[in-house]
Amino acid sequence: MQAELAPITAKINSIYPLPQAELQLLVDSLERVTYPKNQLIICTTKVENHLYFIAKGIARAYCHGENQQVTFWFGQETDIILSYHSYINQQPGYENIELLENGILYRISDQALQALYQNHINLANWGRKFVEQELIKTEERLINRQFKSASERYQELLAQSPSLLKRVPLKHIASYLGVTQVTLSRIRAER
Amino acid sequence: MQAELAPITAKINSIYPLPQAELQLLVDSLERVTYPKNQLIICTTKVENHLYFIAKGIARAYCHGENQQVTFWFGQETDIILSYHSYINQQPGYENIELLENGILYRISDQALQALYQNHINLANWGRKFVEQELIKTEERLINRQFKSASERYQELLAQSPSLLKRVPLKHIASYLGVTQVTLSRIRAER
DNA sequence: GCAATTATTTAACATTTGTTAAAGGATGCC
DNA sequence: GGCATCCTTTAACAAATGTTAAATAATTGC
Repeated sequence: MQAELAPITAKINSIYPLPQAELQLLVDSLERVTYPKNQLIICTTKVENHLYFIAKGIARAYCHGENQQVTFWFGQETDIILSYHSYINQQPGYENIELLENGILYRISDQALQALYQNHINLANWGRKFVEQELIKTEERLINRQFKSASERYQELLAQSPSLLKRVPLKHIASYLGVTQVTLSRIRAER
Repeated sequence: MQAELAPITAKINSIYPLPQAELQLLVDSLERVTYPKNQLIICTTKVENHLYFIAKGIARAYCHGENQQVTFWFGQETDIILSYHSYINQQPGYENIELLENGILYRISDQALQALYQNHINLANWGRKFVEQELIKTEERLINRQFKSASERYQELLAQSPSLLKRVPLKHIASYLGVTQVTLSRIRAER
């Protein structure tokens, strides 16, 4: 279904423009899969060996603590789902990634992806560029935790990703912002 | 001075093993530079166009807020100094990186590095792998801020990088851990 | 070696955030 | 449509951390 893939290929090219041939290699390796809401895409108990593009749906990554879950990532349409820890170390990771809505995903196996990286320099550089962008985003969030109050972080998220607030339960948003749900409720009650 | 470079080449290979020829290309591109303590290696006002390996010394990356500095990274021997934001976006970044001791660095210009990435697939994959590892470390720190108390984070840092505590003023450590210096003093006074 | 600066600790108090519990809303399932 | 479940808010109190300021300790520059 080409229409579904168009936003994803556009996203791929926006990360790092690929020659048509190499873009095609990547796209041809994609397999369409659908999962219901609440499906665990990646879990801590096994090595995950796919990278997923989200064509439709919303996902969250979280860790399990003693008596809490920490949500540290959200992905929406055209975002990439990847358990870095599991994928990079080839060991079961610390994170779970679940769908919060019924989803349509396109995936490529780690084996196929690695083969592309090993044999096509533009794809290798695409992979590098993708991770670089993820790193910047993560670093900015880490820094923001220190610079900005929980209230400011909420207002920013609201401004940057209003759709997220509409699609995701507030308890996950609270965790993502690094506060408890009670604190988030207080923030939302301000003014 | 080959002895100085040995730990750095070992580190390079530990990130992603490189064929001798490509390792040599990278090493041959390195230029030895020395800077005194307190030298700003990377600053927010200009685009930085080098990647540095630390042969000797210790560095910290920080951002400027209204009335505070936030330290978010430390690098020691064999670590790589890179302003992701500046380097990736080719715009002045948000971070300053300074030496906390007199330092010996080996650097490669961004131009040369990009040329290596464009022409040598193993170097492109090396660059990808390096960023992946940085991403995992950053992600873990973000998650730990939520899972663990300031005291636990301090104890962990003490266990993982005892040398850091000896070489770096506590005010920077406090900032790195995400607390004020007063709080860190309290933590250290426990027991 | 001394003065000046910088780093660290301590104290008192203010503020923020967490914890627990309960109540009210919303949603989904049959 | 109604029951059960989950989500969200609110309240009261506890704990952690921030703020300000002062005292001490360590370091640096001359």
